[in-house]
Amino acid sequence: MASNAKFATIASLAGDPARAAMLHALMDGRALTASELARVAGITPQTASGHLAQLSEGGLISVLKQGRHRYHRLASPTVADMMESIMRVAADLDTSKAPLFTGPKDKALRAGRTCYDHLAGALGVAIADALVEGGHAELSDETGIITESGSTVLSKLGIDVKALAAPTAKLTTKVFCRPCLDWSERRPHLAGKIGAAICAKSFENDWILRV
Amino acid sequence: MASNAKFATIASLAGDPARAAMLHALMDGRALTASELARVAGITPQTASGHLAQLSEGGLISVLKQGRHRYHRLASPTVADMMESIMRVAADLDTSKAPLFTGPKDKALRAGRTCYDHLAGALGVAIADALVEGGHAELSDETGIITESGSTVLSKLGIDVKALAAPTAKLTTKVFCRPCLDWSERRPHLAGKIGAAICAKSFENDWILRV
DNA sequence: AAAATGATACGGTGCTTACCGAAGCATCAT
DNA sequence: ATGATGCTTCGGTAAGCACCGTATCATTTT
Repeated sequence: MASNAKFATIASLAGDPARAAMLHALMDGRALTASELARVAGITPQTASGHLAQLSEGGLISVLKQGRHRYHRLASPTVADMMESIMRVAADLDTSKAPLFTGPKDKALRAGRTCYDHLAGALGVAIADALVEGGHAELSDETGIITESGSTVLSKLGIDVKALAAPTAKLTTKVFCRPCLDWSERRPHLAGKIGAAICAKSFENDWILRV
Repeated sequence: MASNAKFATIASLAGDPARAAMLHALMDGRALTASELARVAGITPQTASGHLAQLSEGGLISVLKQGRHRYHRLASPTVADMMESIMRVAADLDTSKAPLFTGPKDKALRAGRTCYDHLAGALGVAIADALVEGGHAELSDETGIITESGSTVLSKLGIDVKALAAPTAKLTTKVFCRPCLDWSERRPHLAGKIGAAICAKSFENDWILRV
């Protein structure tokens, strides 16, 4: 079984503390330079360079060289999804064991953050809740849809819900969205194309700002 | 950030080839003994014992001692989900690079297998396709629902769709299901509670058999 | 009781790999 | 050009860890 080797390689790449820190930093979907990543990982640039080469070789990140900088980003949403699911397992464990200390930094992360391409944390959950409350969306543990009224509301924000769903579904009254179980709030929020669109619009209109 | 350390630990546990093979073997949801797992990993029992202790300590598997045997199984669906998402990344990569040799064993795995608690592979995809074809389900890349007619069809098989959805949704006409992008077929199939229920019924009625 | 089986604990070996210092290449500024 | 900045390559060190052989513990069988 050749795929097993690939599996181990991927997991192993994510398993090193330094590389994990880098990937973690890239989770918000931005592209960072090698030195920035070295700093967040707490290692020297030359060590970071080696790690980044491995991650790139392993296909977890993609590199864009621009001038004397090299911008690194997660290779695909699939990778971000993988990271999320590992984080979920990790969160499962330390809540069941230790009551998990929350520093001020963690608190800020809990309040609001981006999860690769969509909004997460308390903010993301609140938006999801509001949509459900107003009958604009229906969510379950496993999946969800945007209702007709939700489609109208979102179109006022400049998000063409039906266009986002077009390539796959021939449905006109319902549009699917993907809920993403938040690792800190442990409640679902909006991910997938819809979630990404909402996030993109929010940045576009300066409703939210990166810190 | 303490959660980062946990993350690295988890990923690292899955990153060793021997442990990866064991986890892989446990993906179908069964509980295996230490020696069986040693065999599939191609290592001696004493080495396997060490690995299993680590996996258990790390919370990825749970152990049930029964007589002189020790049965090991994945700790939770969350862990299975994580495994799947890593496999998805791994599959993404080697299809884009090498055309991936498929031995006879791989072929059998592609035809049909269980993915922790639901049916996957070509079989799982075919079932999903059939349900969509008959208007019993609607799937997109991100999510899906069981229609009213699908609910009727499944109830004839002894699956109470609405009961499965009850705890979370107050919807009576629609029941959500979770699609799971298959790593070999690269097409969605039915996972979540519905998928698990179909799988369970299939075993119960001897429509399918483990090999 | 004694032998056999499944699983774990211990000690030692060897490979792998993260890490940093120093040096080498690019690119940009002056 | 010259210096500065960002990043990578090379060499050597040190630590971690998978692996197995042997021994021990627990449970079942004869």
